[in-house]
Amino acid sequence: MEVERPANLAFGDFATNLAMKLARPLRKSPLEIAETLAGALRDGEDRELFAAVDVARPGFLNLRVANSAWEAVVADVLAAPATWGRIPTVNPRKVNVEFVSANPTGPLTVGNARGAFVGDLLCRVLEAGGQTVTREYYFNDSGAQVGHLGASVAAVRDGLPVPEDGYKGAYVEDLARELPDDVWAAASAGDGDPAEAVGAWASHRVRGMIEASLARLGVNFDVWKSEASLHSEGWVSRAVERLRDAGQVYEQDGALWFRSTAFGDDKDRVIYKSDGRPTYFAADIGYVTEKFSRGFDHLIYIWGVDHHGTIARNKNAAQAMGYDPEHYQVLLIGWVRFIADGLEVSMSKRAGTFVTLDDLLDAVGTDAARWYFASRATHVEIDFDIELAKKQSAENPVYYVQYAHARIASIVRKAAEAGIAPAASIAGLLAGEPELALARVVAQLPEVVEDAVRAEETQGITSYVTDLATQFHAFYRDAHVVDAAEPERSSKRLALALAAQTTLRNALDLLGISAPDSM
RNA sequence: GCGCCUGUAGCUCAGCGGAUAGAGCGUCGGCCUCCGGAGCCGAAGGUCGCAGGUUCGAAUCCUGUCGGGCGCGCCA
Repeated sequence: MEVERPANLAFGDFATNLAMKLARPLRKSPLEIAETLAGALRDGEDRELFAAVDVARPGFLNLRVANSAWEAVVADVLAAPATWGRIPTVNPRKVNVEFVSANPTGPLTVGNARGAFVGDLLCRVLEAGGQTVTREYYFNDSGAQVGHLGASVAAVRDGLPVPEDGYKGAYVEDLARELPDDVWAAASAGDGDPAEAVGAWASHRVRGMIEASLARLGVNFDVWKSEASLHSEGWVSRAVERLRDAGQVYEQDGALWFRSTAFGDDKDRVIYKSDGRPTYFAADIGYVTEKFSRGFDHLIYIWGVDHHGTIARNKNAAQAMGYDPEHYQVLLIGWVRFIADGLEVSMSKRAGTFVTLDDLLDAVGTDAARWYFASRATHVEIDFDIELAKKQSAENPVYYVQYAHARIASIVRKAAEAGIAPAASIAGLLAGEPELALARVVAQLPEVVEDAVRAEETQGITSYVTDLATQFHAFYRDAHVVDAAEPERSSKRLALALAAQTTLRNALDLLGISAPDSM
């Protein structure tokens, strides 16, 4: 059975289908059951919470909340604005969320942007639900890709063409120019390939650029984990031993395999190749043991859909190593097709054809970009028309919401000038229709947050906050707040406006979006 | 071929078992002597890809089918 908010307010504030669900087991008509339930509520100890309890065909039980109950909620908001919207912790777990994790071989692209926003949004929502969250970035600064980057930078420095398998973006030229002479001299002097030393310098440099871009988004990672450390600190070999102890590895053709098929995978997976070198998967399983050793109850990975084929082997390995596979969770983010001039823009760092995350922020702004990704389901693919986004950024719904917030701030200023202070209680105010409509929406925030936490999605928050802004604008139109002739009513309306402002601010904060006092 | 995701208004997307299917943008028409017009009011626009099924009730669940995307390496 469910309690829900009916699409049509005429049916009430809440509705339940309980009677219809009970009809079959009780072998009674839904209407009959609903009447019984309605009677119990009308005479129950909480009866003063309801203004009306009605029964509707084919068996809905509709509840209308008493104005005094809404007024009490508004008073609660004003009494503790900072915590309004936080919900009781249902699942007090310690969660590790790994996202972005782009290797430091070039600046973050708009392709990485969605992962950055979605990951941060998820963390914020989990935190609102009382969970302890660690934001983690996994990178490899010692592999073949970094070697290619070093070779590319070294080639440019030497005035030679970039190698076939190198990186061709303009940033490579910047790196070659910025490469310090002493680093370059030391790299060239050795017997070996200068690419490695140059690559180490370059990837460190690139990582700094990445951190700066992420900071600009308001995304700050708690832990930066290098793939090399998983090997050097023995996590990979320990993981392999756990699998070996469980009897789930074997050697074949000179390689070491994980028996993933024993857990339903299509095929077994190689951990160590026949040349003795580890696969990417080897590092993955080492990382799982490393993460759980830090005391996390739950691991979340945010990956692009193109990695979905690797979920099974990792989950299976976690299970084989003795962890609960339910605590190894992958959230897939849908493909983003970036369109410019009607054509898809390729996002190749190698070819140097990509749009950077910084370009995106320059074009549309952080708040608009956050809103854009927050308002879409994470797993669906989306088309992002860059030209359209630029054109529409000025009309982005986020500004509509921020405008409502700024407008309230302006009213608050006006009220202060007129010597009106907000009332602690708004008793009686909701007899007015515009006031009641606003209060009803304000009171909804905790439910919206709870839904977001449960769904691990944020679209509900963006649509709620849009609705709240609309309700405020209607209130603004119909109920003049600052009125020297009606000081008592003014201070109550001001209190309600403040509650709406707090609600807007807290909801926007949940999305990492600013709530300006003027625009 | 197999697996996963997806198809809702002109465009971009919400809704994912309930009572007349929503928003933004776009289009058309109104509203500034009055707390910020980045606003408000109204109109046009949809057989929710298609066909079956389950249910008191389906855009929502199941099956099939058509279209789109992604993945099926001892790559990362």
